[in-house]
Amino acid sequence: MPRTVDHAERRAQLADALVRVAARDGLHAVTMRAVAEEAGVSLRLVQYYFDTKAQLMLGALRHLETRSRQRWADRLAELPDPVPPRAFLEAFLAEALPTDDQSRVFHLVGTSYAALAMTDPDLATEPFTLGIDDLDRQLADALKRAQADGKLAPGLDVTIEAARLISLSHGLGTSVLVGQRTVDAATEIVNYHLNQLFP
Amino acid sequence: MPRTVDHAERRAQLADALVRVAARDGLHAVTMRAVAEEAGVSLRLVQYYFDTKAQLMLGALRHLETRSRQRWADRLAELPDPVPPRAFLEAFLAEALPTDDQSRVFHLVGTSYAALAMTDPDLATEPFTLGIDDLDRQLADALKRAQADGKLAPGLDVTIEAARLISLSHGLGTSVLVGQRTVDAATEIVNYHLNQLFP
DNA sequence: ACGTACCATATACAGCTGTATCATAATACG
DNA sequence: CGTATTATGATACAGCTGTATATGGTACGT
Repeated sequence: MPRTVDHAERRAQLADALVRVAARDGLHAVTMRAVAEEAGVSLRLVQYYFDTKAQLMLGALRHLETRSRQRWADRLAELPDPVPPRAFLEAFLAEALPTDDQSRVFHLVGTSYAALAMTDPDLATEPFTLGIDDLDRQLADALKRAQADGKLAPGLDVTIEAARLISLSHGLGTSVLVGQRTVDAATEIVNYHLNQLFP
Repeated sequence: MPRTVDHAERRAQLADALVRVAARDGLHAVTMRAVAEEAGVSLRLVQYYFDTKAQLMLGALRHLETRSRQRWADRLAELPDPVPPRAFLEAFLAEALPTDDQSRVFHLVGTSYAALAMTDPDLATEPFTLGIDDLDRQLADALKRAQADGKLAPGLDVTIEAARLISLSHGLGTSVLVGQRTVDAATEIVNYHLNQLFP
């Protein structure tokens, strides 16, 4: 056997390089050569770890989703343990909106992938829906807890509210990235929304 | 002069062909040759009417926006003249969600363009923000009228509500196109939202 | 009538793309 | 210690891309 190298780590490096290229120049500018150069390796190496471009794209998408979960878990770890529902939702919204550079990159590249997935059936269902469904459940749980504590406005449907929060934050995120709204304006809207839920 | 031909119409035909290709195979599959073939003309003709590819892309985006405005105006024309605010908002949401094929195409291609615009400054500001800002105003006006008539829930900020409606519908639209939600589920959410505004 | 301005086609070209091939370095194990 | 296995490199190739060139037709103003 040769200089045994951690494949998972190498693939992660390449996936990160892809994300950097996509965030800077757009997902359409992602080529195997561009990824290789960004990662500082030869073209052949990219071929070696991701046989084909389709697998490279898919692998990077999965990697992006993993990174995002990690980031979300880290943020949750900083909150007090029985986390107050409203603080939980605020954390989610802060994470979902492109406030800092990392979430900006995530939203930008994620949206580009989503656009791809709309016409490419190989990409579509798996990595997207799963992550969001999970988030959906977490948000609904937090809302349910708030409702049980009587902190929520009366007559709300928690599952619909969860879906509404996700859709709203996603729509706001794109509007920010497209330059239509500032981050502050978007934040004002989500605060307004939260204030309607928590009177 | 030669066989005088309506330039605007020819460009519209080509733009439509581009949109068809983008809706079927994705915006990344749009090439000058693909557009030419889809429109049933020669490659050179596409070059003739849109000198460069960048202009073709921009022209098609503008055309898409025009088509969308036209569609919106047509729908408004079918409503009674002092249109009831709630009916107005329902019309907007029905139009914004990818319910029929035309709005599906519009949302799909529009989202792909939005993803492009996030990294391509030449595409960004103009055609997007303008159309949405206009819509924003119309929605805020309708809400203002409803508020003046006392039909709205108390304590609502109409400009924020307008922005919320647009962001929500956009986020829901993408979730539908990505296969995460059905159209019916999305419709249920927007109805729920409207019911909160109009008690 | 006719040639000039416009519309359209066919084809060429250089560059980039994904993929395949050939070659080579490095190392863990028998 | 040598050899099979893994990891990297250099390069070739066919296809597609945007753009440029060269050429043909056609309707009108004069």
